[in-house]
Amino acid sequence: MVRTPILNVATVRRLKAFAWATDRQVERLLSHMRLQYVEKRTVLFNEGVPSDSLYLLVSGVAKLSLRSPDDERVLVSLVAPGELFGITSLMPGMHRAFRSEAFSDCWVGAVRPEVFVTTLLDCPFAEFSAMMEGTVGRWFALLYRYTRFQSSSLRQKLALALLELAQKFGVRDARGTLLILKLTHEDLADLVGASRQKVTEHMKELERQQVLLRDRRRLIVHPDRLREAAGLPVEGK
Amino acid sequence: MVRTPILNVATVRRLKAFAWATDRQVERLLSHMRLQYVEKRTVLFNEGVPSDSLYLLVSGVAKLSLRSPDDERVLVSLVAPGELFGITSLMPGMHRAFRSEAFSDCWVGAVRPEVFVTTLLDCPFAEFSAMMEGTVGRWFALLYRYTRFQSSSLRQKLALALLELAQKFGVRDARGTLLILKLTHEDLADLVGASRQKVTEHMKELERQQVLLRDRRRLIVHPDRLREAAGLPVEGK
DNA sequence: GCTTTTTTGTCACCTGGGTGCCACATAAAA
DNA sequence: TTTTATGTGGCACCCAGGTGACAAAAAAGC
Repeated sequence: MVRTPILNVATVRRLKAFAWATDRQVERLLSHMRLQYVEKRTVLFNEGVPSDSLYLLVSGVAKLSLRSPDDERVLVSLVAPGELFGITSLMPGMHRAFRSEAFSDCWVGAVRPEVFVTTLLDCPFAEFSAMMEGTVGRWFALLYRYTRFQSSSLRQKLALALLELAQKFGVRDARGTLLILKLTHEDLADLVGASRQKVTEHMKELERQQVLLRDRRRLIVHPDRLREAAGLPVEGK
Repeated sequence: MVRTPILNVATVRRLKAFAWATDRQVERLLSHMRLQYVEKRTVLFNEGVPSDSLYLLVSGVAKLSLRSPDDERVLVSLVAPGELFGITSLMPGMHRAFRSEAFSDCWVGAVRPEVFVTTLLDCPFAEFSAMMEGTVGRWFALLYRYTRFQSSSLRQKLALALLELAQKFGVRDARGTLLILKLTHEDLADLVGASRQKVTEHMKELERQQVLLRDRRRLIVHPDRLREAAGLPVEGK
């Protein structure tokens, strides 16, 4: 049988979690934390679902992964005891970016993000949350793109990069989304980590397929067709 | 000549920056922001240097990049007007993760991170900062690893992954750093986005080169030798 | 306009790493 | 112990994408 671990201030200190918090804060936090046993291979949460809890790994190893465009599992990271995970819950309305499952049998503590923030920081959750989104939100988007890059073909990487650019620098236009940037193929190559030549080839091919067109040195992309041409999931799954 | 833009609440709203903040907060923040003109190709900060400012891109396009193990520039991201960048400054003592330079001529606003936090959040900077580090700090490390993966050979990716694991799951041992995890080659392959077979080959090779050894199904790595064998910069640059 | 520099388009050729396959080890289950 | 699953090692073959080279086309200077 499995022995339930004792979760008190001393344990937390040993795990080196919340090192910056006072004993009284940690105590208060723990009183709101529900401890649960998660058996190896059990999924704690899936990517895409709303995130309502923040987790502390007490013992064992957890794993974060995602499913790539061509349906392969990418192992994003292994979580060590003492680490917090599921932090999308700290940003308002954000969905889980990764799937989390137990890599070995685990003990996990769960708290509501509001409790976490108000206990350790004495500041309204809504404000903190908005601040997080405004500052690190985009870093998250980057991480998201890079993890997707793993196990994508050059064509897919290009598509992902162009879609991101369209979102950031695009303006609606009769013919599609116009990028208000002058990008050379070399810039794109640096962005996706490929050679200039291959980028040229793929760009030409995409133009032939009508998923993008060029007005002098400005690109006009057609997001939906681009997604389709690269075999990426279409908006809204 | 270059016309200095007017930076007031209306401008900020148009840029959709700090959407969550009140007019009075934005005003206060702006009074502490120094606006500067940055000419195309000028480096604003370099990776590795201490980070003491937070930036708001007012106009133009900025670029974040890093230098890969084999000395190539990886373009990590392009920053659009209205975006904040240089957020390593929000975490205590953290150095710049990327180089930032002007991709086109830019107007950039700079604030001290303490001012930013205390103005927009009414909470001591030190506490906020510690909180950030404890929560999103590791996400940053992940982003760091993934950006490095771009333009690394499989060998280097493996080395990077093993080094990260050693840091997270390693305990000192007479023979090196022992990973307290049972990892199969397939797990490693998923982690670096490679095939199981090639991982096996490289692991064998690394064992031959004495940079790692195996005690049953547990790995013992020698971080320094591993870095060297993979041609990665050695600790402390 | 004309000249110089930068970008684009297309080759032919090479190589790292993917795929499939099979034998052997090691663990777990019976 | 034997059986059955799971992990490791090694090989032959193939392909996406890297490299180098060069000409055509656009931009940028003048």
